[in-house]
Amino acid sequence: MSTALVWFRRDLRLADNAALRAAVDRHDHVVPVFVHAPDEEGDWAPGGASRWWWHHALAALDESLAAAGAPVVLRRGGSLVELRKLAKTVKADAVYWNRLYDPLLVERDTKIKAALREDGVEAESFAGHLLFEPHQLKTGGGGPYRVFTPFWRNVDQRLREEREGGRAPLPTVRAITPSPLAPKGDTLTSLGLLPKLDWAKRFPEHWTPGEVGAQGRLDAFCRTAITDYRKGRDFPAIDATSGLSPHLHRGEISPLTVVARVERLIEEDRSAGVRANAEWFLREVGWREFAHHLLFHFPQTPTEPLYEKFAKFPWRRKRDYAADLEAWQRGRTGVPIVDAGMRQLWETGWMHNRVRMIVASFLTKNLLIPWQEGAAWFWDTLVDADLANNTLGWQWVAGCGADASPYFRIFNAATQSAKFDAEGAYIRTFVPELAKLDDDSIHAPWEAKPAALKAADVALGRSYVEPIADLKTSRERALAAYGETKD
DNA sequence: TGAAATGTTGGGGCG
DNA sequence: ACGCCCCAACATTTC
Repeated sequence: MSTALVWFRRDLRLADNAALRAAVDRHDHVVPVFVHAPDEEGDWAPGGASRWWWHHALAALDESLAAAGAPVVLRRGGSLVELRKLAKTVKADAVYWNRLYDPLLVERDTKIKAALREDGVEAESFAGHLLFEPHQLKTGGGGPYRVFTPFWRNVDQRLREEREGGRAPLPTVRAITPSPLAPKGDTLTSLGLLPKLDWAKRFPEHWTPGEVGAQGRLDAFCRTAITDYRKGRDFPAIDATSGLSPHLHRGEISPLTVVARVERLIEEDRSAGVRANAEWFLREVGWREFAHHLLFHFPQTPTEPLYEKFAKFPWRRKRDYAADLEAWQRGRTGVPIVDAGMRQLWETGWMHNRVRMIVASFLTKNLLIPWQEGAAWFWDTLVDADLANNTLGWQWVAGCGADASPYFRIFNAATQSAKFDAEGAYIRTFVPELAKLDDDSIHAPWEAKPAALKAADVALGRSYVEPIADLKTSRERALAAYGETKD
């Protein structure tokens, strides 16, 4: 009789799970295990909002695994120590897991694989967190891609080829034979993932962590929102995005499953409208892929700009920007679209992508605060915080990363607001003190006529703050700063 | 997956 | 009828 451990990490699913599949197919007994070892991720241990999600996602995973026959054994401590202990307890012959690509985890997993093999335990890792392994995709010159469009052309092409070759998501594991030796694990509560203050109490109105929730999101998105994706995704008051990012981060659904489902949709409904929208959505899955490949090839980028010339960029100093940073974090900048975004983040653990770009441009360019500060705040407050995506996104906005927004591309937050939230519906939702302002005044209340402010019960400096930066002069300051960096 | 400045064009008002 | 100016609307350039 043989036994395998399946070490769950960011692959909290029973569908299209290569490691779990292999364990069930090759061994008599299977013991699922999850080790909570935040120290092993260094500065990038899950933040507050993310831990809330982890708690509920692990509860959901346990429920699904138990229904299939073998509940998950939860442990906290060092991954290798706990895996070794458990392997001994259940007399495991093998440990299987699905690979991750964050620099510290690659290093850790390599050591663990070697150590387990020294113990005489079979250790094997599988692919599944990405569409392709990072080393599989190279430019004509043999190096990693730094530009999205050629990267995506390659990915898109290979997806087609492999699909014709029969590549498809693996079937869901429905029955797992448990080990009679499987111990009881730690309790979920003892992992201490939930926030002490009940800051996340409204998150459940917005999210259903776990594989069932992920599949539900994908289904709902494919039934309705995707038909308006390409245009609708830019408007924060419209519910046109998939909402899959926090699920994808933890592997509650695999990217291949998402791609296969959307490709099926394109085939079933051959109308040009569906195709254009669906293909645009697939590009966004491509950006996720791009971000992960970049992080693998450039492991220093979570803290360092990809392009070295930005190392000496003249950011303001912490003691000078500390108050502005806090105003930004709390949604009290006096720029309505920025404050709406930052408050949506705080209240729901998520922010619409268009608004992420606006608040990030405001922080890095109008306030000249280092992008790493923004990345750190997002890390702690986003339920979809993901090292690869977060790093790419911030370096993109700051102008120092791969395929970045050029340094002179500075969003005018008020113009963006008027363009993408014309009726102010998004602002009114998250900045209620401005709700009564008319559509013309709500994007830049500092320019509104006194009568308009009065009619809406808005008193600048009292009921709503004056803007902490002048959009015109701060833009000029940023242009001058970036000019210094140029070559 | 910008914004602002600058350049060009063409219709209409007007003397 | 004609030239002149204004200025929106659009296009191009620059940051």
